[in-house]
Amino acid sequence: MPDIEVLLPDGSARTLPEGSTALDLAAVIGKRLAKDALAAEVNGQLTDLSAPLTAGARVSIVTPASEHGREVLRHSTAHVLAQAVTRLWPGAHYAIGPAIRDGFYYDFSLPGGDHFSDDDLVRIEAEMRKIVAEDQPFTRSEFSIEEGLEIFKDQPFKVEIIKAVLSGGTQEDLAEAGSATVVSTYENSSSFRDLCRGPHVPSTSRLGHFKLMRVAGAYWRGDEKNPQLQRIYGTAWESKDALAAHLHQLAEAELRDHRRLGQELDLFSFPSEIGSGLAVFHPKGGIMRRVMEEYSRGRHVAGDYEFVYTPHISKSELFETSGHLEWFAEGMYPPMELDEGQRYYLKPMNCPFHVLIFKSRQRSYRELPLRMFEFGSVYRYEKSGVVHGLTRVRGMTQDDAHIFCTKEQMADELASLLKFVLALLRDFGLNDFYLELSTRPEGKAVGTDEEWAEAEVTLATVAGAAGLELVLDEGGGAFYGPKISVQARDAIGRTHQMSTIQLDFQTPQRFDATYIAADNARHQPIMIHRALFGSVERFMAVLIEHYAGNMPTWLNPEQVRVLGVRDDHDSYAYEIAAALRLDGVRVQVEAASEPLGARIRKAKMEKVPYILVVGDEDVASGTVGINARGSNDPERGVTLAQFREHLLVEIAGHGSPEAS
RNA sequence: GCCUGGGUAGCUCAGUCGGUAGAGCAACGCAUUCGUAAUGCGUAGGUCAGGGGUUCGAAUCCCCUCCCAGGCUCCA
Repeated sequence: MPDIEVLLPDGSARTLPEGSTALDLAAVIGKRLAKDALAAEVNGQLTDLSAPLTAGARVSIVTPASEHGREVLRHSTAHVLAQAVTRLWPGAHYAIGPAIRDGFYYDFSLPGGDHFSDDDLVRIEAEMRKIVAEDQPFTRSEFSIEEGLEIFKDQPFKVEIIKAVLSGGTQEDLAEAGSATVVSTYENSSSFRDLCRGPHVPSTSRLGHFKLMRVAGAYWRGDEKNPQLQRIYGTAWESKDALAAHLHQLAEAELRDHRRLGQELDLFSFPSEIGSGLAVFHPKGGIMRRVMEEYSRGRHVAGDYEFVYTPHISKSELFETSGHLEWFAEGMYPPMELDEGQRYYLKPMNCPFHVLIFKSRQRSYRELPLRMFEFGSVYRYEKSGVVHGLTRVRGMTQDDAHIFCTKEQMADELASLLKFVLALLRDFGLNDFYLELSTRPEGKAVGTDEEWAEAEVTLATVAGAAGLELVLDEGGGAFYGPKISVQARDAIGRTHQMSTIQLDFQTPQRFDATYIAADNARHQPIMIHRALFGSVERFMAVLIEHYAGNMPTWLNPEQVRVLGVRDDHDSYAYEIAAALRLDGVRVQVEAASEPLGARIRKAKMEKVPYILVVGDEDVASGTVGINARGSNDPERGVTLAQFREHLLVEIAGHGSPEAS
């Protein structure tokens, strides 16, 4: 038999008998590799281990503890899930079941419109473990379209996918079906076969470190108008340890959930009497918010912004002119009828109001760029299922500004704005950013193609010049213009949309806002919408999660707590507190009615940056004992002056006790 | 808005088969005076989210509304 030569990732070559598979190759390289192998990557394409290799192919063996390996085993686990469901619910229709970040899902439609319950997950998972124990091979076959339609005649979703692929098909469909001419399937047993491009692990016995997480509804093909399917989410990993680590990470993320911390630290709440998505800020959350807002105001003063104030409601005419009632009505609260049929709306955005301020008198080009800033509270009628803590609310305050400038000024203004944004975010301790460019929303936009193209090009250029990673978000813009949003990665690697910068040629036109230029003629200004926090509420939520509630000292509601060892030290504790308070430090004393240990524990749980403990020695020598947040190693005998110096430097530098 | 699961003391949660409610922490009172993450004893605290229904009897079963969680769709 003639031999073929294949290339390995390290550049070396191996000679194998013709017809050898990737598994044969793995076996030649090493026993251990053959045992670990899940799939292969041949010329950049993932394939089954059983696929015969061709001469000259570049081959790497895919093992479980790799990105591809996890993807393959997650996808295979999804098949096992589908098989388990069809065993437990004969006649169930299965739709699609891809691997996703950290796991997989599969969508089903159960006979008689049945739904999964949480208890069903336990049964399904048990059935899946049986299938794993049965050591079923994943056997690939290829069929013609006609054969495929025949095989899956009882599975309407599969039929739809095959037909969709025939007429072009989406990426998603192709991933399921294979290609436009061949239908590939995987058979685990005579009773279960799924339409799939693969690849899969050789056998179900290679799976097992998985856990079903939850059931959810999901629309077929992600379209609200389609019937809703029953989706089961699961997570799957290459080893018991990896699964445990993932579950541990989820638990950790839960500990820094801002909704939980908001409750524990007494920052804010959502009284149900007020309504869904409407927050109240408690005194401690109020301090945090006030400090954020005051800092932002200062930066905006320095950035040459003017401060304006506008009402929360307006007659419908304003939103007719702005286009909100035409394009954004479903995001707005229904109107209230006043004064003989006059309809008033709660404002969903501040821009129309700011345009009216611009228009309140004649404007000269000498005034441009004109930057109007407002902490503007807006209300949006979010669908009931989408409100989420402070990050998705129905009432929020935007640190909103609108910049009116000439076309010539636009690019410079955007570039300096981007710098301004990033500097502000860094001041709050966020350092890891990328940019997203959102373009014209299909069928939901005003303005001409030329205007949109120009706006998009300008934004792309500015974003590119910023030297940050740029991701395209096709069709994600607002109805009046494209936007750049700054995405920040937090301490545990999640990304959050923070600032948005939108370019708008439409609104000035719709309002007929003009300025007199040097040529003595009227010109239309460009409008730049921008919010740096996005909303104050969301920004606070992101910071709380980023810091896991351990806010930098300048933002922490209480910065120092002074504890006397015995109650005869209390008066000294109050003296210390009074001295620090003169410097604007937020400091409290807790009198010695409880044991010291208990009071320290309480202060630690409240995440107070500095606990000062004062006893006999301190009273005698004018010192304090410092127990800093994040430290288990208190420092004794520090003079008040030394502590004060350290604290004020840290506050001014936006530092945290953990960092020093 | 849709799907699934929830809502019991300030918080976290238990409450069996339908027989009128319980713990820990917190709060309050008294005692304790203590050098770095829980001192002891005691007291009080509930329209079981709200409304309607079934029943001799409902936290428990049914219906409606509100609110929450995780998804889908949508979005700052």
